[in-house]
Amino acid sequence: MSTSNRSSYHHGALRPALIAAARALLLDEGGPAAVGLREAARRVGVSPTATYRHFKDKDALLAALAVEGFREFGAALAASERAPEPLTAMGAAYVDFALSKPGMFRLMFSPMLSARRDDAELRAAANAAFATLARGVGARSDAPPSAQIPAAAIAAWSLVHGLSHLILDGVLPREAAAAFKQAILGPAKDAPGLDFLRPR
Amino acid sequence: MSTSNRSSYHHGALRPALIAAARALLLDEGGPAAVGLREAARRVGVSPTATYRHFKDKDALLAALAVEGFREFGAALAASERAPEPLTAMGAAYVDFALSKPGMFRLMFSPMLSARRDDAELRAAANAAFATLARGVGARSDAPPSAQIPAAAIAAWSLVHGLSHLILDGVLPREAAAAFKQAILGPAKDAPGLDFLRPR
DNA sequence: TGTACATCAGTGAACGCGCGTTCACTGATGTAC
DNA sequence: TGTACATCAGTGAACGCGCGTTCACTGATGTAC
Repeated sequence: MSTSNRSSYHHGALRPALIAAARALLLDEGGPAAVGLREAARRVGVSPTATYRHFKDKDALLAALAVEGFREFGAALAASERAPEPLTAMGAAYVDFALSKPGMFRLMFSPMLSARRDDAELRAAANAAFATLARGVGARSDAPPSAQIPAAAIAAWSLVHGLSHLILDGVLPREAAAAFKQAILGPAKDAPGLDFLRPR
Repeated sequence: MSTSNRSSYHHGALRPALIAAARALLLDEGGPAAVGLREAARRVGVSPTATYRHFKDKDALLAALAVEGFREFGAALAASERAPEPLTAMGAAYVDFALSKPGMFRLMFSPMLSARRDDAELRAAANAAFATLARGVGARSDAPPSAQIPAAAIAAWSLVHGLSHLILDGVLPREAAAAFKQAILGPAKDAPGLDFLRPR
């Protein structure tokens, strides 16, 4: 009852089970702070110590989670590349991801992770996702050739990133944001236009 | 030596002293999580219990801090209203605030605070700051009359908010961001333009 | 096919830590007469 | 001007909590001969 349903001494697939449990903690409540080694172990029905067989420390578990997150994120962005309007579709996908997996989104962009630049797997997953994002901007016919990372790309990124955060943090109501998303990122029509952003 | 430099039993101005200490914790390290009642009391040289004379609980201290933050934030935004290009100046002020007071910025937009909507002082301070922000957008000669909160305003807000976060979280390097800020928010000239954001 | 033994994957108890909060208290201040 | 007393602003010890991590260990698995 208080133990898990595994019958043998050896779990068999503890690492993925721990990741899954940690992921549930991440999604249920708010953010990386809600994830704990002990709590994850408890949910799997294993002693806290067993964790260290599979992860060097807590940060390693968090990093493994983030790798999963970046892969899913990258996949979602890549899927939108095939849409008729890749850039706007990608923007919508970005915000959707953030809203549907808030904890994961927060983890992926938490400063803790950028302190972990030496983690090859993590770096690869993050870079792949960001490359797709960059491609989304570059794919536009009238985009500038390929200089550095263009200011326009940063602007687009900032826009969807900021919108995601403002909604997640409860500053902007979800509905108003959905309406905005539709107006700005949706299918043309009577969009309000964003020229005002451009210094005259 | 291990005690503070106050000589009397009564501190005299413990509340502001605690706020100042908590603020230092907020700014020194990263975010609201770094702030603790005990640690703040320790820094002031007072017993942990004394805190409860002035704050109902930890959240009340955090809220008091956020009130200060929103007032300073609002003041910074308001100051930029007098600039020749209010909107762009305000955007720059927004990002500058975030970059110079990261912990405060994070606290102000932490979900914890939006759970505290019943705090009148906090709500007033936040509303005042956001009203200035809205005014910044409305002040533009070619802005739409005054319908609801226009999508354009949300876009502008999202842009500066997202840029702030991406830099703070170490995703975008500080320099690249400064360059971007100059290009987008700076004084006209050869700005790259943001038309691409507009669905055609 | 059976046995010896190395290796692997867990356990259980304990560590020290810092936290928020409550309790009964005491020293200092200020006010009424 | 002096005294009694209420109120205020602190103290100090203790509570229970959950955490990450280390230690010496034991049960299970797999491999060599």
